[in-house]
Amino acid sequence: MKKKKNELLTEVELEFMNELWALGEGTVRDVLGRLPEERNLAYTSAATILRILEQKEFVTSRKEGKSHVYIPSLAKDTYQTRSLKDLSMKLFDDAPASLVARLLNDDDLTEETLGQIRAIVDRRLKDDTG
Amino acid sequence: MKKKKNELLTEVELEFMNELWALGEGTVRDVLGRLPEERNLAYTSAATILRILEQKEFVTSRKEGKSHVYIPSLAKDTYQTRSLKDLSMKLFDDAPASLVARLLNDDDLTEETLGQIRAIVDRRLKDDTG
DNA sequence: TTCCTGAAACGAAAAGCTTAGTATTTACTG
DNA sequence: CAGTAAATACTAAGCTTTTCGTTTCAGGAA
Repeated sequence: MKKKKNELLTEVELEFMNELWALGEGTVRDVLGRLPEERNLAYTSAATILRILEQKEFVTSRKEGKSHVYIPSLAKDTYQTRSLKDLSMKLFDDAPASLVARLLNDDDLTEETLGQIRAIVDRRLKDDTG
Repeated sequence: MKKKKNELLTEVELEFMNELWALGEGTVRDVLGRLPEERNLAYTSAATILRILEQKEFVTSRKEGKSHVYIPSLAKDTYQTRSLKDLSMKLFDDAPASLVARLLNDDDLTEETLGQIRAIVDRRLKDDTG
């Protein structure tokens, strides 16, 4: 067992991974094209970020024509789980239930969202015992 | 409306806020004393972090004897909500239900935790409609 | 081949985070 | 009021992250 390396994305890395997850895969230009107008990021900056993501092994790439096509090597699902675990640990005393409690306390939640959440919980309980 | 300033704590800031939230309030030495043995952080480093937290207005302080006593000016609850909103936005397409879904997918969850979560959801629904 | 274009690689500046050494201040003690 | 122990303030070094300019490279056009 070695050291536990930091497996969390930085702010900008996450921004880029989100686009890649949405695209499935893409070139620098593809990703850049999906960022909001006002983001105004230089092409070279975007290229650097993708290169870093590759270096950190969050994506892989293949050459296609003269461009690189970047592919997430980490599923969004997996990363979601990882992030939740991290947040739960650091801010909720490792108690997922209290995380849910906090989430549900939010007054902005719609009826619909609440309903969905209950359905999800019900389904999970059913699967588990059935 | 100005720019939306970054209201999130850094890694170390959160570490310290957690101790302050647990303590209610405390001096540099109090906080330092709660960190795990192996953390081995210099007194001056701890003092710097608390000073930064004060500067960023996450805590206030009052003088007591020759020490400063630091007091969170942000409730843990509030920060939990803020963090969840941030995570939900950045990683769950602003859909809290999908965050819950992902959380419940985690195989490590115990029966007990699941039960607690359902209870929380039930209670919230009852309060809302009752 | 030579030139041009679009892309990647490299390097490095700018900004923010973490850590800690040194200097200064403060409050008590005799 | 000088001495001292403990706390704060100041400063800066060393990282990491974010950004982008410059250079290099590969492929197609003239």
